[in-house]
This record gives sequence, C-alpha cells and structure tokens, in this order.
Amino acid sequence: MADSPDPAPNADKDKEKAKEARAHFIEQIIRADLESGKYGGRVHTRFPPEPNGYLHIGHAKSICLNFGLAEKFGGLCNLRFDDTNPVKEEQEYVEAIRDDVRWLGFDWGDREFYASDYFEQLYQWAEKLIRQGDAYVCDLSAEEIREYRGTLTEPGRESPYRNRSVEENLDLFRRMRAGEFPDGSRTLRAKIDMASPNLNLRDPVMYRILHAEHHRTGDQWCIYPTYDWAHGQSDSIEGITHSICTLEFENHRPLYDWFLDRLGVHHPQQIEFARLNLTYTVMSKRRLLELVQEGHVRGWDDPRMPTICALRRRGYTPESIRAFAERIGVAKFNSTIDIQVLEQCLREDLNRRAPRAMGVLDPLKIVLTNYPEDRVEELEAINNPEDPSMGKRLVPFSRELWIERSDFMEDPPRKFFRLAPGREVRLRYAYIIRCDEVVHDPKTGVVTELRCSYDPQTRSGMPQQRKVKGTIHWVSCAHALSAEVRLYDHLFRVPDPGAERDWREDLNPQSEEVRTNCFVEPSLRGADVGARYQFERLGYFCVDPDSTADHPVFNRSVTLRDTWAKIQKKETRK
RNA sequence: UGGCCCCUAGUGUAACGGCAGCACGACUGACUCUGGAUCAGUUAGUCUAGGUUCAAAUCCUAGGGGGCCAGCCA
Repeated sequence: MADSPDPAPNADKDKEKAKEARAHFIEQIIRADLESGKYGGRVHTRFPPEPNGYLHIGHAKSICLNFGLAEKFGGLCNLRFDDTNPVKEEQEYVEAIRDDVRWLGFDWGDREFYASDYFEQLYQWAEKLIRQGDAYVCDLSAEEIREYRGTLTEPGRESPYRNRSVEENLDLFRRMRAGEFPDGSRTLRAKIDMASPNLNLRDPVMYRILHAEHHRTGDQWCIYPTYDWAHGQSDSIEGITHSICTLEFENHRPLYDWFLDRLGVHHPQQIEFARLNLTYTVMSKRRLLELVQEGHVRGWDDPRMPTICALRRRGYTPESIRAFAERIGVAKFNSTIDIQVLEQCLREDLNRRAPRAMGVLDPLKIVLTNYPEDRVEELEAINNPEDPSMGKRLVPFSRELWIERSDFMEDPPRKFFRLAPGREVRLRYAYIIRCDEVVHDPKTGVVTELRCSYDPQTRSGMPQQRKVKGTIHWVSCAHALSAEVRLYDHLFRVPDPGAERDWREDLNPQSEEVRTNCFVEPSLRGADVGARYQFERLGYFCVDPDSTADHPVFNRSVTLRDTWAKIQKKETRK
C-alpha cells in the first residue's frame, strides 16, 4: 500500500515541460540565446514608436511583448522614439506615448531615448562608410532614383554618380550637412547591389536633405537619416539584444545586417512577428488620423477608437489589455482576432473588480399601489458578489420606481422571464411584484406606466417560500440621480472595413447612442472620473470626463454577456 | 511577373521526426435574487499531391492560397 510509486513528481515535470514548450517562438529564440551565451546572458529589448500619432491596441501588443520579455528574463526594455522624420513628428505625440506606455503598466526607468540622440554618431558612421567605399552622394532626383531602381522583376541600373571618388563624396556629404544644397537635390546612398532581387538592397537612401525644424534638435540639422539607416544602428548603440519588429521589416533585415557588418558594431538579432488585426476596426495610422481629421469621431480618445487613450476613456483596464495580449499569442501568421476576445478580456477583469450598481437606461415608471406613499426603505445590496471584501451598500426603495422598458412586454413570447401583465418578477434586493395594470398613452398607445403590487413577505433576505423566474433592476424615482449614458457599438459595421468599398462607407452609423434620460442609484453621486461600475444586468460603465458633480456621464465599456439577446436572435432567425 | 515570409478545430495558438494539445467561441446540462458569474460535459483541425522515413503537422519537391517589397515614410 505504502509502496505505490508517487506519480506527482513526473506529472509535475511533464506539466512544467509542457508549459515551457508552449512558449512562443520569440521566447524560444531568446531561451536558446541565453543557453548559448550569445549576448552574455543578457536580454535587452526596446519599444520604438515614431512620435507621429497616438498608440493603438496593436502597439499595445508590441509593448506587452517587448516589456514582457524583458521582465520575464530579467532584462531591460528601452523606450525609444524613432524621430527621423521632422516633418511628421511632434512633441505632443511623445507625451501621449509616454502616458500610454506608463498607463499600460510598464516602466523604462531612465532609458528614454531618441533616434535623434544618435544623429551625430550616425553622421560619423556615414562618413566611415564613404571612406570604405560603401556609400556615395547621388545627384539623381527622387523620380530618377525610382526609374533607376528597376521593378520587382527587372534589375535596376547604377546611378551615374555611383563611382565618385571618396574625396568627392566626403566633400559633397559635408556640404550637404553644411546646408549648401536645396531640399531633395542630393542624397547619400549605400553602395550595395542594383541587381538585388531584394529592392531594399538596390542602393538605398541613407540621408536626405530636409531644411525642416526637428522637435528636439531644432535647426541643428538639414540632413536627416532615413529610418533604414537609423534604426539598426540605434538598436546597436543601445546594446539591444533582440530587436523585435513586425513582419513588413523582414525584407529589410538583410540591409540592417549589411550596415551593422560594414560598421563592425554590436549586432542585435532582429525577429519579426505578425502585427495585430482586429475585426470591426481599422488600425493603420493613416486611417486613424483620417477618422479624427474628417470628424468621424470626436478625437483621438473618442471611446470608439482603438487607440490606447480611447480604450482608457472607454473604461478598459491596463490589466485587461495585457491579458488580451497574452491570450492572442505571438506568431508569424497574419491573423485577425475577433474583437470579442478583447471585450471578453475586459469582462473577465471587471467582473472580479468592478462594484455593482443599478441604473436604468430606458426608464419605464412603475407604481406599487399597495406600498405606502411616504415610505422609504434602505435595502442592503452587495457591492460585488465575486468579492465579499467589497462590502455592502444601502439602496433606497419607495413606491414609484424606474425599471428598464425592455424588462416589460405586453405580449411576451415563451421564454421571456420578465414582467408582463399578470406576471411576477423579483426586484433585485427588494420584493417580488406583480403587474396588475398597464397604462397607455391614449393617443400613441405607448406604455407610459405600470401599476403593480408588491408582496411584503418576499423582501430580500427573508426566508423564501416561492421563487420567480426573473429578477430585474430598478431605481427609486424620488432618489434617482439623472445621468447621461453613452452606448457604444463597433465603429464599423463589417468585420473587415474597406475590403469591399471605401472604408468610410463601412462606418457604423449607430456606433454611438447618447441617452440623456437615464437614472442611476444615488450612491453614484460624485463618482470619480474614470471609476468603473457594473450596472447590474446591463454591462460595465465608466465615468467620462464630461461628467459634472450632479450630472454624471457614463460610457458603456462593454455589455454583459446577454443570453436573452442570443435567444431572441435565434428565434427571429427561425 | 522576381524575391522573402506564412498556412494546425469557428477563431487564436502549441506540439521542434514518435499518442495532434490548450485557450476562446459554439452547443448541452447544473446552479443562480444579475438571462451575469461559476461548475460539468459535448463539438470540431494539420491547404493539396508526391517523396524521404519503421514513423511526417514537422524534413524535401511541386502545386494552391495569403502577406510584404518598386517612399528621399516608418
């Protein structure tokens, strides 16, 4: 009996092994490098945004990846702004990016860098390449360079300026820096191979003349390095071990390798992964910018946007976004994630943490005819059934109440568990009531009021002798706080906007519905901007900055899962 | 049309020549004073065709499908 072998150690080992094996491919590469001692056991990554727009959920994936990997392997992750194009970049974006990364929960310590920090070093390295005969000043215009480059199927032709002497190149390049030539008149090019099947290797431009004010270096420079020339070397300077980037830079890797090798400097390993695509949204910076500029949304932080600041305003938590990044994984396959995965991550997080409250979005008045007119009861309600430590609160109850219009049907279908003429329902944390009479507007026929009776023996907490199928939420009319609630739906009405027609035509005209006539329980008075609640049976809501002390504005972050809606949908399909 | 990369349940992702697994979804049931949450269960997959091998999702070849590249953008 005592001698039966204990399977636990092996099972644990297997589990451990399985867990380790489940690591995504970038992690596996890093583990291998750690084992072989490739970078002296170091892991150093970086998140390199260009400060020309706001960060979106796709960037969040990259941020979580880069900072997460560093954290996991006891390494570091830098924040570096790739600011090589002064005409597009602004300080405003730098600050927004910093806020967003910090909000997501990551810390880059004192390692906030800028590609522009390296302009002088880059310049010196460019001279070195010229001296080595690896770069030359080219007088071809932009159009001519394009013509000379060839096409996907035909090789390019060599520039007539390709074989200038080192002395002439150095002289010309220094005069470019000195500002002797107008914009676009000359470039510095790497001398590689005009016949390469990889177009990035057909003598790519390293410097262009641009008499533009840079947000950090001012008018110190009139030549600016291209991204291709700056990026790999910036990583090298910072001692980055693993340069993680998206798939479209795969074709550039041979170029970056070439630069690093010619320079003979520290050579990080570039690893490419698939960027995030989400259904019912757009993610390209250009389209996001157009959404803002053309007024399809109210701004970068409009809660319908996929930007980090918009998700924040909408009520997303950093934890939910990080959980999302974890859940979707990392691979090289170009996939599209269903936006519901993101929404579900929010629900899971908020279900555990958000206090509950009652709010009525589409009010219908009910009068409890057998409840004394001047009576008010303070009923006990649980703040979060998932977390008893969040305690309880008192909610006032009285004769006249608001309930949700959709919780009543005059002619209910089967499976409708809510209120209907002659039917009973429980008022959450209160009594079971019965609908005795329906009052209509004599002109329109619209239901204006329900006259109900309550059963005093059924107050919440009393020993229950009978059960009812449905429980609905309510707010006492006399005590209700009036509120505005903004209901959001997907910004686009199709999963892949722009696939069939201009993406603008795919905008969802019902992506925002503002309800100004809502009532919430009085405990919500003075709720802090950014506070998140679950309105029972409806969804999660977040206090918008547009709120005032007496008139809160709530954004619906996400609905609760709605089984009833699902049943309805199925019924109508039949 | 040239080059590079990719293809595993509905979706996403593991398996690194040796039993195709996990998560989410969907479906069924239990429970429930949120039609929420939770719990239990079911469902379903290696793009195709050859080859190598005792053994192929994995290696090779061909085909199919998809992505990226012809900015002095990043």
